[in-house]
Amino acid sequence: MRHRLKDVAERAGVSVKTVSNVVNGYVHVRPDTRARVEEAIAELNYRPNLSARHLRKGRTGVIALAVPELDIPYFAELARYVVTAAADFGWTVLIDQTGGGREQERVVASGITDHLIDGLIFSPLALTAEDLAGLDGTPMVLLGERVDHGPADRVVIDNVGAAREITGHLIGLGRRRIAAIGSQRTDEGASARLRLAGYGDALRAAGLDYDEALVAPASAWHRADGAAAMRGLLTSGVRPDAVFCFNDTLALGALRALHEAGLRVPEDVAVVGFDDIEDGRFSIPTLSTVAPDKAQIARLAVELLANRLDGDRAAPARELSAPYRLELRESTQTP
Amino acid sequence: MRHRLKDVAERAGVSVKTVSNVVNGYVHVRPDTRARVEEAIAELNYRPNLSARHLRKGRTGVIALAVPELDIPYFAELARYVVTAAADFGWTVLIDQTGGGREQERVVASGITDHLIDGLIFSPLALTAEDLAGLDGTPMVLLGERVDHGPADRVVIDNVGAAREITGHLIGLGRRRIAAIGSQRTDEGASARLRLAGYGDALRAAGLDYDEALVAPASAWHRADGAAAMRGLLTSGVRPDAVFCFNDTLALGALRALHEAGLRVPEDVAVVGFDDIEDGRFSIPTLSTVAPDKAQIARLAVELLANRLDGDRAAPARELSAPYRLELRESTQTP
DNA sequence: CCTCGTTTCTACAACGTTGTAGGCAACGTT
DNA sequence: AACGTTGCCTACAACGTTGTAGAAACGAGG
Repeated sequence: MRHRLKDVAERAGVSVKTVSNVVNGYVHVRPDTRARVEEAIAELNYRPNLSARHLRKGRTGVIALAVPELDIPYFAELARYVVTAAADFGWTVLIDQTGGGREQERVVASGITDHLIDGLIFSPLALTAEDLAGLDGTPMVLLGERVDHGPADRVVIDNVGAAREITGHLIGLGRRRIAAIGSQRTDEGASARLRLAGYGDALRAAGLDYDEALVAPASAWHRADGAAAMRGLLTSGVRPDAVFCFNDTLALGALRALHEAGLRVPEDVAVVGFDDIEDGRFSIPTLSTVAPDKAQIARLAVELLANRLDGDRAAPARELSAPYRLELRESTQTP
Repeated sequence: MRHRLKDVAERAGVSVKTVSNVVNGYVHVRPDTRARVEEAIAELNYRPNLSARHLRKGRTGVIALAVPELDIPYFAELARYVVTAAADFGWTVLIDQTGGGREQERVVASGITDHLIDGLIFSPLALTAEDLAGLDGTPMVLLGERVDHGPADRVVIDNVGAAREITGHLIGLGRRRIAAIGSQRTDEGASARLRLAGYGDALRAAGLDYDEALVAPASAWHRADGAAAMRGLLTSGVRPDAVFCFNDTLALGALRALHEAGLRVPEDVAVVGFDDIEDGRFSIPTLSTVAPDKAQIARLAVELLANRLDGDRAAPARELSAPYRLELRESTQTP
């Protein structure tokens, strides 16, 4: 019961191409012809076959967003903004969950979705510049710091500056034993490395020692990892009076661990996160955090992709920076 | 720089169809021919054009999952399970965010994605059975209760039973003034209606009064709505000793409002939610909740879709039920 | 050596769409 | 009256793939 241009054409008594012209808004169609065709389209509930159109035009109107995990709130929120921004360009967004592994990301990047999508917005965790080097295919925009001098357009935020600023805020509150949660040894942790650098900068600027014992690694950045890292810090005897968690889910886990240990936030330990996810506005206590402008990140990424699609595909890669601000809530402020 | 079957065929010195046969795993190909073709494929980094394949075969290997909002944790978690379950069938999942409005949902259902996807898993909020009646198109599986006697396959959970059970748990704790948060007046609130019914059943079964003043509506089911509803209950003077929130985000908002009012959970007020989202395992206190088997919901939905695609499209609609269990945590239990 | 069946491969057409080229009529200009 | 221009429409081919039909090569059985 699905109809084609041909069916509409027969019903309206015109050629297939004329129907195509009406569908595509071609100007030179007589008003009465147009009306007849539109009537036939409505009667048959005709919808163009996107695959056929793509095959002919080379465009699908679909872009993909590839993120490591959808149930990490930051990515879910980002996905929402990307869908919204893409809608302004008439694009549908296919969301792909990579799982974050290098091999899976390679598969996505090298284009399992190839030929179905016009472009890709990609937030890689494990992928390296070499993995991307051999790709001739789909235009791509990268999010985040992972691929340092990759061949593709990028949208980043100033991780070092943001980390320095929020650590500086803790110092300004009079805290002196400031822990960090979320460092990573592997190459995968580009964001971790930059945020750790900013943390170190802020300590140095304030004349504080950088104490290895206060820096807790976290292989993944989930709530459970944050809680485990916090428990580790508490039992190790380093007695922090503040914690900078490298993202909000780590911080929410840390809040939980502090609560279980009977410590008060912020009186005993101040806590800050990074990402400004919805949860942090309702947690107990509410969470101070670095708030990247996610709407702007999404918009910039979509615009970069649009430029790449319409313009020069061989043009040199561009890098745009999105702003952030500090959201100061209860976890650093006594009421 | 993108290659076609023809390029591979020329390089391997065979016909286009033979390459196609190799790509599709056709058996009657001589080993040495196969090897030569595979070598050519590797050298050219050939990837099939999915649009062309779809045009020819009528299948894309892509299904869509349409949910109201991605940054509602329940849907994000569900999306993850659907992606995983679909991978077992070799399907890619396109995730579509409807926004939950009736018109937007109609657009999705009537197939803006038409011709690109083989099937649709749809979690509607506002859509009615009539909206779906006229759809001839893509096979569809519905999630949740909204469309009562729709023409499509469905996966549901026993909302009434689950609500009755968790309310019964509160009664078993000795609570007598049990509030409910999340009721909805509009037709859209099918889940709300069923959960409210289960709540009422449990009260009746225990010989408790159903008190209108203890039932707080919430138009949306976000944290902010839960917090607002809880504040309303507290200022209205009804003094509840327990609250059943119709989902977990409402419950997290309620926890926040109780905290702000200086009430202890669960000592002064016990709180339960519905959905078992990740947040509830780390909130302060951790949240007792109804845990629907999301993995099972996703698997059943994908299987229903697979049956519909491979089997009889005109077969009568089926309805499958997924199990749930109670997750009892701190918000109903003193340590 | 012939016949028959199987294996291996190829030519062709078709999926639904749109770009290109072109035809025909109506119009305005010389 | 002849001409070019414009508006409106159509026929055809092509996008990259695979199903169908069948040709060619090969082996087994008589």
